[in-house]
Amino acid sequence: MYADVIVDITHEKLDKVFQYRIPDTLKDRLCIGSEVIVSFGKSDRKIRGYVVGFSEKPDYAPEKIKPILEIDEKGMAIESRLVRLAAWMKEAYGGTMIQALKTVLPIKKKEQERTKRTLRLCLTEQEGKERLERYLEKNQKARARVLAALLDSPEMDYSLAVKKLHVTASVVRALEDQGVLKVASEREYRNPKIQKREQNVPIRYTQEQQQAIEQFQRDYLAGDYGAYLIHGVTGSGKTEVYMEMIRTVAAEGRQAIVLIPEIALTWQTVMRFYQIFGARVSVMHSRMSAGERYDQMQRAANGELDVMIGPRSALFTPFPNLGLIVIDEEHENSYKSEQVPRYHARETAIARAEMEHASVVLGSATPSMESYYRCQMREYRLIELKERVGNRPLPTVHTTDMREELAHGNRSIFSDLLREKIRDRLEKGQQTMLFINRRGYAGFVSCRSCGYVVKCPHCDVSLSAHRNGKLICHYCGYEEPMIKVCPSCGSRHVGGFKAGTQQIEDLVKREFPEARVLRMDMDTTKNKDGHERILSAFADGEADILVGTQMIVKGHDFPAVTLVGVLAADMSLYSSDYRSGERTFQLLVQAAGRAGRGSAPGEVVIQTYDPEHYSIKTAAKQDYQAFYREELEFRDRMGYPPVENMLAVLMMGEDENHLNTAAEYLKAYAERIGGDYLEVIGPAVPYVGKVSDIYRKILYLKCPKYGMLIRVKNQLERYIKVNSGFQTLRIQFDFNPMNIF
DNA sequence: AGCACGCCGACT
DNA sequence: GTCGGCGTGCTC
Repeated sequence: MYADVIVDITHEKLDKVFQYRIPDTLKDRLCIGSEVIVSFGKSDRKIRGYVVGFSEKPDYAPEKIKPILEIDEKGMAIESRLVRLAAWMKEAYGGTMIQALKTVLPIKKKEQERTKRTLRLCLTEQEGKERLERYLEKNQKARARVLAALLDSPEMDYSLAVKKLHVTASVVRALEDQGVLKVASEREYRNPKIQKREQNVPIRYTQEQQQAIEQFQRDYLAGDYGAYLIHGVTGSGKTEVYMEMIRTVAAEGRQAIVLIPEIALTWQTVMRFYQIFGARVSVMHSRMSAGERYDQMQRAANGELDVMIGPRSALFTPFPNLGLIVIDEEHENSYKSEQVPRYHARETAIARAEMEHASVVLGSATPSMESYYRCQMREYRLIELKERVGNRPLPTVHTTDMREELAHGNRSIFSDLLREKIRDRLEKGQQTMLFINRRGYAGFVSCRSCGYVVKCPHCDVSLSAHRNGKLICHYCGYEEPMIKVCPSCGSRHVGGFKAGTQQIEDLVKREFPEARVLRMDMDTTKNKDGHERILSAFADGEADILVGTQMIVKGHDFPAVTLVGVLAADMSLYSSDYRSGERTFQLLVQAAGRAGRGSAPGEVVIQTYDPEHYSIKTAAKQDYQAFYREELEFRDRMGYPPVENMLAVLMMGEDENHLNTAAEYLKAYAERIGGDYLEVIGPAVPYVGKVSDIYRKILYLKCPKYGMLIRVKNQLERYIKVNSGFQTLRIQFDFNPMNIF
């Protein structure tokens, strides 16, 4: 029996497991996640490592295998669980153990210092020049290069300098010994200020809220932990329910993690938590430095906190006794990591909760297909909140058919109805939001007369127009020439839909010259706080109309908004992946939820070329169940998740021909091991086929059983490892991908 | 990363 | 020959 130990996660070179013998004295105490001290290298220096697994047979010359020296029991309890979670993630999502550990463990201070190292000259200019001369005389070229560069600029980034000057660490060390330079590692400390404003406003819960809270408490206090999905319409008071649940957990001396999508992390939300939990709450933010994050993680580990709020990465907060993980807006894309391991926070949260005997609560007004499906399968417990707090009515939704508008001779981007309603709002002094749906826009081609969209005959997703004048499918690689007339009605009004926020803003200004217009998109929110500034300007009534992309439909309440216009609702409908229908429904329902948050009732106008599409019809009725039934029927028919499971294998390499043959080999191998249950699609060229001269190919594997797909992944990983042909390629796995490649 | 090893030019 | 600089390769 040998222990697989990881010794250092900061260096790629050590990105592998080392086997160590297990002394009898440690046999019983050693488990996955144990922090151990081992001797390493020829000089037997003592270093720390983590046990990540066990193996029966040695993979290395047995006489060379050293024993584990001791177990470090301090802090083990917390970190060992995280290491175990990392092991689960590596298995479930692929990649190396190091990559998994890096995402799970907080970066230690020491290591963090190292990454921020700078070289600083310790000599005066005079001394330096003399020293440089001497180096040149003695032909010490490497030292001369470093010194010359330092004389030019006395402070340089360590790793940058080493790379640019072509020197190794030994040169720098020698220079440091001679007192020529100093390796400085600076770190600034900033403690996020905490406002404590404890005020106990008695909250009145609706009957539904009360029931949800009681169900959770009953289960939790009985030691019955599990996953819950709260499906609550906008304004049904999900946050209050979360807080009451967290209170229950905190009263038992256990801690809670609250995950929020980055964009929804507003000051308002955070304040609500501060008001109840005071200084025992901490917030993580992507703008925080690594040091700040580390400090907050330390506070959590030391028992100074009850609640951690933050984006995806907050899931790995090292709480000593985790009791609950809340995932708000669980359908959001940002819960899926875009880096290896490409984990989904929802699945990973459930895995962690299971390991630590905690519960998970997912919440959304528009649950993901996955979560609702899991409820139907009785894996999650469903809690429904159907009524809004204060019994506020849902907004009225109108749908306008843009094909008819064109037939009437209305060629503008506004339907007659929307134009009329905007005018009405301007007269009444109420606000309007215009939402341009550009999510997942991938160059689909449609007919403006009849709404026909060109789709792949094999995959039932839209084809994308490419620069080479062809229409191609990003799943299977099918292609056909670009159309000139509509195959359905023969109209010549075919083409890609192109409209930026800038153009829309101009059109709005031309149509309504008296209106004050604000625009919010990538351009206007580029600088720091741009996002927040525009939103608060609009909230203060500094504009009548806010034009923007999907970022305007999240967070923030605007009580004076009584009209929401959705331009091009179809845009996301025809992005070329299987989640387009779901995404469209979610966006439309959320956009509609922006209208009528104040006392005046709200109205919504959805403009579309396809009013009969179920995503649009069900969104207009705000009928989640109806949408779910239709969408599930489609997923089932086509074998897409959540009914079946999909694994994307992304292959990248510099040599296109080599990449292509490798992709074919991998496909053949997958087909061989997969048998009848595995469907292999592709290889296809992804939407972005080349990134900085690295070519990309993608293979999709479909299989009803998730577990089998993981086994296939493991076999592929092994196959890739032993066949030298894959050595020059980078290959990543993505289970049930959120974004199309 | 950190350490030993071995190659190679420079100097006694 | 020997010494020291500097790149290389290995670490269970």
